[in-house]
Amino acid sequence: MALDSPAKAPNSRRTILDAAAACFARQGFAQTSIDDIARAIGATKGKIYHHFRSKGELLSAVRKSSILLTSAQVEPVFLANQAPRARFHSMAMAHVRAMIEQLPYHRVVIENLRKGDIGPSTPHERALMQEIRTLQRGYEDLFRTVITQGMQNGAFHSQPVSVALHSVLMLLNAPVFWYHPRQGETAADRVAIARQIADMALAALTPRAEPKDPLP
Amino acid sequence: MALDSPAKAPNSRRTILDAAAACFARQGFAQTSIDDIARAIGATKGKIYHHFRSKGELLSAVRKSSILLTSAQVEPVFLANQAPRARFHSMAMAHVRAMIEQLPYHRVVIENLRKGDIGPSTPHERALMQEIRTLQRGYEDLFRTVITQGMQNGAFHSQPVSVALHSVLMLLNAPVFWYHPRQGETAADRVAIARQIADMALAALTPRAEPKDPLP
DNA sequence: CTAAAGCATACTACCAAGTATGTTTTAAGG
DNA sequence: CCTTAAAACATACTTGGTAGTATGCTTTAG
Repeated sequence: MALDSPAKAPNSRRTILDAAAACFARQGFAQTSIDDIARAIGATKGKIYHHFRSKGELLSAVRKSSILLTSAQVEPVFLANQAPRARFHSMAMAHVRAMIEQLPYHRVVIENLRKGDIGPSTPHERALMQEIRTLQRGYEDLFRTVITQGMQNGAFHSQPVSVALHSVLMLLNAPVFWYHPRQGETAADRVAIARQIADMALAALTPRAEPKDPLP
Repeated sequence: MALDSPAKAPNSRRTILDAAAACFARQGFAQTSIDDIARAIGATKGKIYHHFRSKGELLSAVRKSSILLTSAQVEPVFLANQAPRARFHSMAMAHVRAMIEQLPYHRVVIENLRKGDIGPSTPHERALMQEIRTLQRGYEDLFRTVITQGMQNGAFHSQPVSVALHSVLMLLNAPVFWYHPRQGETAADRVAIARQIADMALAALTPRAEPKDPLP
C-alpha cells in the first residue's frame, strides 16, 4: 500500500477536491464544514476522511491543484522560444485564462495565501506546505526570469524586480476577486478579458516615454 | 444616551480596533478569538463586548475604518484640479502609501473582501454592511471618474472601464499581501515603493505605441 | 471466498462566541 | 465631601457547532 502514490487513484479524490474548492470559494474556508462538502457530493464525512486526513490537508490539496493547473497552462508557453515581451504576454494570457476557467480553485488559493505561513499542523502537513511553497516559488520564477531578461534586454523598464513581479502577478490574479461568468458569455469573451488584462500587465512593465497630459 | 454617536467616545474603541486589526492581520479573522484581542490589550471579553455587539461588528468596524483612512488620504488629492494622468498618479501614490502605512487595517479588508456578500447577520449588521458597501462604491468611483475622463481625453487607452478599474485597484492593493517593513527602512523608501507601483498603474492605463521586442 | 478498500453512522471532545451577573470606576448633583 | 446612578469593565457560565474518531456495513478485487 503506497502512502503517497496517486497511482490507482480513482476520481473520488478529484470529485471531493472539486466540491471542496467550490464550497471554499463560495463560503470561505472557515465557514465551510466538512459536512457541507460531503453533502455537496451526496456523501458523508466518512468518504472525505477516508481520502484526506484533515480539513487542512484538503485545503493544501486544493492549493496544490491550483498551482499545477496553472503551471500546466503557462509552462508550455514559457518554454516556447520567444522574445521577452511576446513571451510575457502569452504567459500572462495563459495565466488569466486559467484563473477564470478554474475560478474556484484559484480563488481559494488567493484568499488563503497567508494560511501557509502560520497555523499549527502535523509534521506531515508541514511537509506538504513546504512542497507547495516550492511549487509556488518555481512558478513565480517563470515570470521572474522573463521579467529579468526583459529588463536586461531593454524590452522592459528597469526597476526593482521583486516589487514589479508581485505587482504584476496580483494584477493577473485580480479576476478571482471580481470575475463571474455573464449571461451568454462565450469563450471569445473570456479571451478578450484575458487579452485586456495581459495588455495592461505588459504595459505596466514597458519603458515609458514620459507622456504628458494632453493640453487643453 | 446616543446609540450611534461616537460623540464622547474615548479612545477605548480605537484601542480595541487597533488590536483587532493587528490580530486579524496576523492570524486571520477566523483564527482570532475575542480573547486573543482582549489579551492583546491587557483586558478581557467584557471590555470588548461592551463596545461591540459581536465579532462580525468588530470586523465591520475595521473595514469601515480602513475605507475612511484611505479616503482621507486620497480624496484631497482627487479634489485638487489636475489633468487625468497627473491626478491619477497622485491618487495612486496616496492609496499605496495608505496601504503600507496602516497595513493591518487594509490587509484585513482585502483578505475578507467577500465576507460582506454572505454570512448571516442581525438586521443591525446588515445596515452596517450596506453603509460600508456605499462607502466602498464611493471610493472606487473616485478612480472610476478619473479613468473615464482620461479615456475620453485621450490621456488613457480606451478600454472597458470596469475591468481596467478593478485591475488597477488590485495592483494598488497588492502591497498588503507582500509588504513588510525592512530593517532600517526610511519614509523615503516607502515613498519610492509607492512611486514605483503608481508608475506601473499609470503605465497600465497609458495608450500604447505598439512597442516591439528589440531585434537580436 | 476473503480480505482490504471504500464508505456510512453514531459518538466524543473541544473550542470559542455570546451571556449573565457581579464589581469597579467615573461623573454629576446636593 | 458624600451619595448615587450610569458607564466601564471583570468573572464565571452556558451552549452551539464542528473537527475528528470509532465502529460497523458494503462493495470490489484477487
